[in-house]
Amino acid sequence: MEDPVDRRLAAEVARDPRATLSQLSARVGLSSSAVQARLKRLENSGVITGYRAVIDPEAAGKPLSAFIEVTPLDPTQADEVPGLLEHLSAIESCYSIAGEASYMLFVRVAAPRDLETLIQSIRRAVLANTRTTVVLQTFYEHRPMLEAPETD
Amino acid sequence: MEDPVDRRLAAEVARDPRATLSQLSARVGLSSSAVQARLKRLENSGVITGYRAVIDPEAAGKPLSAFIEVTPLDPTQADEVPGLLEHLSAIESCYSIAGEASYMLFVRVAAPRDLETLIQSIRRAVLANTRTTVVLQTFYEHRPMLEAPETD
DNA sequence: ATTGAAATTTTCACGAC
DNA sequence: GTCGTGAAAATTTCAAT
Repeated sequence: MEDPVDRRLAAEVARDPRATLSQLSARVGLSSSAVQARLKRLENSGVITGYRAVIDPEAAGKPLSAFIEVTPLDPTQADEVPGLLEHLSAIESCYSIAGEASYMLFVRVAAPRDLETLIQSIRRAVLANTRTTVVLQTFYEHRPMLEAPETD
Repeated sequence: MEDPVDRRLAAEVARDPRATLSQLSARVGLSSSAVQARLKRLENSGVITGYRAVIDPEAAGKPLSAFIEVTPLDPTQADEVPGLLEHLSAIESCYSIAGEASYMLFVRVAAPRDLETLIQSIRRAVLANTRTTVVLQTFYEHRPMLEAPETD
């Protein structure tokens, strides 16, 4: 994505994916059709991988979030961890990391008891040690990756 | 959000926020107007806090991500940390946490050198110790919080 | 990339439950 | 208060340039 118009368009859509083509076309200075074609290109080429509404975790009944570091006891099994955990819907994100632990998970649950249950599920699924860090407060999340364009 | 229709609608919108009212109305079994009214209510009541397009980090020129734990040297300053760091656009999320460190940041940068620069910016802005955990691979991210409705 | 016309969707006022 | 209907306005789509 070297084209500056594509970057601008991606930034606009990242912040406001529900904007109409007309609105986007006004913001990037192209016709609706041109915007439509570029958007489709960005989607098909994998630059835009999806769209999400951001839901308030409390309203969704998941007020408790945490980071869980996972270290498999058997290094042989290490590569399969993400697949083995994928079915646990409380897991929002899964990364492999450099450091003492092998994986970092970000999870959301309803209550402390569900966190315990989740950790047990994880340890059972992958035979691993875990280290959990509970989130006390979320100050900001999901901030857009692309720079905000200047408000001309 | 106790109403099951609202939960269903929120789940649908969370997964596909660009769906038309007509499409949503078909999925939840209400008229477009009813869906429109419920959506507005979900937005105004803070259940839906925003919309995002998910951009491929590599395409956006930010292939390197990391977790940064921040521990202010001066506990007095601790409450102001999120505000003091908010201007750093590389920071995607900021949480206060239970554990040794006070805050957990999730950041995205273009290259190792930018990570170093960012850490310096953070330490200068808040006078804190930092502990950085580099992400080696992202297996999944941003998975929707709300259960997928059954495909009837 | 733009234009313009047809098809679809959104919006909104009104009535029914 | 919530939901459905219908007509006007806005938007999307697509072929032609």
